[in-house]
Amino acid sequence: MAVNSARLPEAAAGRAHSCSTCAFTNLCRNDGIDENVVAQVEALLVDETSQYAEGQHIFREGDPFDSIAAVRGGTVKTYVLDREGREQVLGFHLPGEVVGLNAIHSQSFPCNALALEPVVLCRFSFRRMSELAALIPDLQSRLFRLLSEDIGKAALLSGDFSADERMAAFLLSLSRRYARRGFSPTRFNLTMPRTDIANYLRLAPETVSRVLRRFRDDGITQIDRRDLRLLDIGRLESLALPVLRH
Amino acid sequence: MAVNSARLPEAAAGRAHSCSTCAFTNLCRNDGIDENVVAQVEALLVDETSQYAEGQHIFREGDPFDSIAAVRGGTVKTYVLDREGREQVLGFHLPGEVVGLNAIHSQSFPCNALALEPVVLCRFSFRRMSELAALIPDLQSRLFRLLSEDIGKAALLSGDFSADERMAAFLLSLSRRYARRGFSPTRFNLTMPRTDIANYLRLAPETVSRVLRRFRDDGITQIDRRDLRLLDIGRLESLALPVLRH
DNA sequence: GCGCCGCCTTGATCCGGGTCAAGCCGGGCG
DNA sequence: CGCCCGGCTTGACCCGGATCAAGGCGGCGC
Repeated sequence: MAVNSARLPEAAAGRAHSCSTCAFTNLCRNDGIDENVVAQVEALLVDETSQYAEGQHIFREGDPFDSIAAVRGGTVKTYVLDREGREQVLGFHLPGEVVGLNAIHSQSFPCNALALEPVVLCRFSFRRMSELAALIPDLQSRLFRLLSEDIGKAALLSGDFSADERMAAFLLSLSRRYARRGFSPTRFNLTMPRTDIANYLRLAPETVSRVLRRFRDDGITQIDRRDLRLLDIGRLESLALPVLRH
Repeated sequence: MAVNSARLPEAAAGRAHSCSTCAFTNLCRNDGIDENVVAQVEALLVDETSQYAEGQHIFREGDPFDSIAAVRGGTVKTYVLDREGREQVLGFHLPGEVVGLNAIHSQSFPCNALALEPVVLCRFSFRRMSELAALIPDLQSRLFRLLSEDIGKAALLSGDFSADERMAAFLLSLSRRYARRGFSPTRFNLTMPRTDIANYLRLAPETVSRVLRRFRDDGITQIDRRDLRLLDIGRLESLALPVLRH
């Protein structure tokens, strides 16, 4: 990343910040970029680090948009309520992932975000991020890419896939996302209740239960309450093929 | 939009371009921006204008990404093929809309784009657009917003909505999008075959046919082949409520 | 004008998963 | 220890929409 340090604003010089799972850091990771530069830029961007207890809201639909949040620890659920008050789960955000990108458009959050377990996250001022992006071409293009990446993400929800296909894709998605952040891809916790999984996959909770049982009976997984082991990733992948397409 | 014209590159001085339905023009529209400035910036961005006959491909999955396309006339269908070769329709792009935003991430097109009728479109160099965006803060934020807007768009496909709800939302969406570009919101052509509508809505073609018939019988629409009139927008809106949420 | 072909419609049947209704099981608390 | 409560599982039944199978109909070529 080409950073002309002379052009960087000199604010935030004092603020020390190190956030190894922050989205920004991940944006820059694996590119052989000078770590000092990354840290410096990150210090400019990160507003604050905050914690939330299980069940607390990070933001609510309609809240004014000012910053993007990067999850450092815990799981965040985003959802909307329809006119009858029924919940609709939009997604789960794991450590290292970003929440709130869809708020840029309307300048206010179009959904609610809730901590499913104790959550640590840091907030980026989007205004400051944009200003920096204008100075650092590579940061700009990374932002564009990050936004573009999310456009195609809805594939898991859309499509007329069977319950098995949806569930396989969901478990694989979790596995891959944990792996990317350095966690085990074959053993992790389902940090969300079954009802949320069901809601997210557009299935009935009973169906989720039945599918998970079938996966266990077939030796694809080993599962005890929320403790999950993936025994046969290959089988999961072939099940999820129609959904994930690779 | 604050444009410091002194900072604009002086390329493209000779190229005359006027494209009243181009995405960029629409980005700037309704903001009281000096028309000359818009035209000037547009001239810098627009690479070329090209035409496609019905059935021709605009790009195919895997093609290298270089430019974003704005539809000036006609309808573009985007779709992917799964491993078994079965088509999956991702969306329809009407005049004034943009195709290819989801290619920024991977630098190659993740789907195919096909002209459903004779199509005119113009291509924007995304590289040049980014460069300009760095100079013009408002352009950058408009681009961010455009990308962000698309992230939430998949709602129509996702969700476990009934056939009636999906169809109502689809027709309303077309109506509103045509209206935004100055076409009639109550009478327009379904420029795509029923099979494509069905595929897009994740329904069987037979179901599409039956739902359209029911809408006609109920006096909600008047339809003859592909010529569609919306007689009762209110009823459509209340049907589509769960899908569109406003 | 006639016949073919593609797109669309209509009817009959079937099935995946939703819904309803109980039970299970583990964790927290008195 | 025993009770309660919430999250999860299991079973029985039902329904919306897919699937299968025929036609209808309009446009185009010969």
